[in-house]
Amino acid sequence: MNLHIHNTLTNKKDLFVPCSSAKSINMYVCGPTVYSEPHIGNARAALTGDLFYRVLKELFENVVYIRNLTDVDDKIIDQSSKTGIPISKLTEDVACIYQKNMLELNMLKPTHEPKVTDNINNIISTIEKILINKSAYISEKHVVFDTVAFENYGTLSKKIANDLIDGARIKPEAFKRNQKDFVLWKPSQNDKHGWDSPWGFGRPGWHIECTSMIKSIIGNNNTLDIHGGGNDLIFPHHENEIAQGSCCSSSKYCNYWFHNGIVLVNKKKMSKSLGNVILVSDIINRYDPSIIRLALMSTHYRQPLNWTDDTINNAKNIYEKISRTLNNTSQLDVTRDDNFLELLCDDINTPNAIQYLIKQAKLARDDIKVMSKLKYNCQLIGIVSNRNSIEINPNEKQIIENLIEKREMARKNKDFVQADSIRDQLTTLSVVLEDGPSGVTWKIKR
RNA sequence: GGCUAAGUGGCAGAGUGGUGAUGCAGCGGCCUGCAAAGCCGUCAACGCCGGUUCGAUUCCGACCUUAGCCUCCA
Repeated sequence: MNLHIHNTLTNKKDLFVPCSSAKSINMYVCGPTVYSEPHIGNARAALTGDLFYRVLKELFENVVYIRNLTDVDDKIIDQSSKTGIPISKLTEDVACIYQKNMLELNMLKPTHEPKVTDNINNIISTIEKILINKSAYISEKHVVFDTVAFENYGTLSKKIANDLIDGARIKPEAFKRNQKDFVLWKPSQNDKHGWDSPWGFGRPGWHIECTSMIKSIIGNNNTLDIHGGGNDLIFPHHENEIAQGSCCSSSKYCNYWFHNGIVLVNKKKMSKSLGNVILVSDIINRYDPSIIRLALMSTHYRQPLNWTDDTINNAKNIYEKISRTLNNTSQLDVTRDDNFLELLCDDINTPNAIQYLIKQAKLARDDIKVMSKLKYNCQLIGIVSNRNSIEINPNEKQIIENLIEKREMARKNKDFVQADSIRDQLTTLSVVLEDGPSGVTWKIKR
């Protein structure tokens, strides 16, 4: 089976061919800068990477998936000085929440989760390679990448050098030869955090860490198969990565680039200034992780996703249908379903995949073979059925069951007035009843 | 201003050169003491204007609108 990826480099859907003929492939997805709690935008980016990883694992024997944590950045310094929380505590706390949130959302653990602070030496040696290659210069204690030295600058973002200069709303910085040049290493004041380097006490610029961590894991002269991230990273971040990565190594930097669309809230980009940021930790308390995954998958990853109440309610209904079908199938063996996998191999077309699952859920009710495929498919995209997993304390459970028993008595006696009144009472406790042919079943519906 | 996406029924959202998915909501029915769930049926859309074509929502061009990027951002 062939995987097609919409490649930002070529701007079309390309057949994925691994760069080595071996069965091993590698993928890097830009993780978060750990300065504030993860929001659903972070979750969407991680989910896109997660889905690629899950599909790749179906197709290749050995998939190396790298998702970094950026714990050195000016935003972190700002946040630390604003809140008074020391940098190391801030980054450790946020990184910890991020990892916890991602696990809760049923994201597979990446093969590597490198941190910038663990890679300062690698970063310094990458910068040295770029300097040796004469693709960077030193100016006022900064090491600056010389974009003129890299003739392919702008190929990813399809930006022409002149456009960038025209749109110069960037405040000019005297130490740069060209304003589109970017910093690889910058000086730190002694009181700020930094590291000793051949260019003095300082810290890495924004873009170099990804390149350096990738190269340290896959090998400096190897090509990355796939690189992903949010589409707001295309320029300048990924453009700059390509420039650096091409000038510190003899090989092509990366073959396939995918970019997920951003999450909009009320049709606006989430931002702190608009106050419309939705944190993962908030929604995870209110909805089953599978529902959140389905909500994020309801739109194809490349499209912008407008997050509304309907988005999550829709996902809730779909999940309800599927998990109801899969109820009591914990003993059932799973069967791989190539038809489903094929939909995902078409550039991770999750809306089509979800449509397929809904249809399959209907058919599965009276076909055990279809059921075992459905189960496989749900596991594949990380939708687990854990109906009735909502914790109820034993007292509450006893009360509910007593009421149900009382109602059953009333029904047997054809006292429907009382039966209905008890049902109303249960409704206020969020209990939903279903009078099936084999008796009453109930569940908590939040 | 430049660049990149996108505009589909009440809402959300795929897809396609020729009977326009799917889910929610609505409507009708079966089932039920009544519900719930399930099942069956049903209503309803392709921004605007040209062009290509036997035929376009699908291809091409202009226009309008929206979002994002060009400055930190997943």
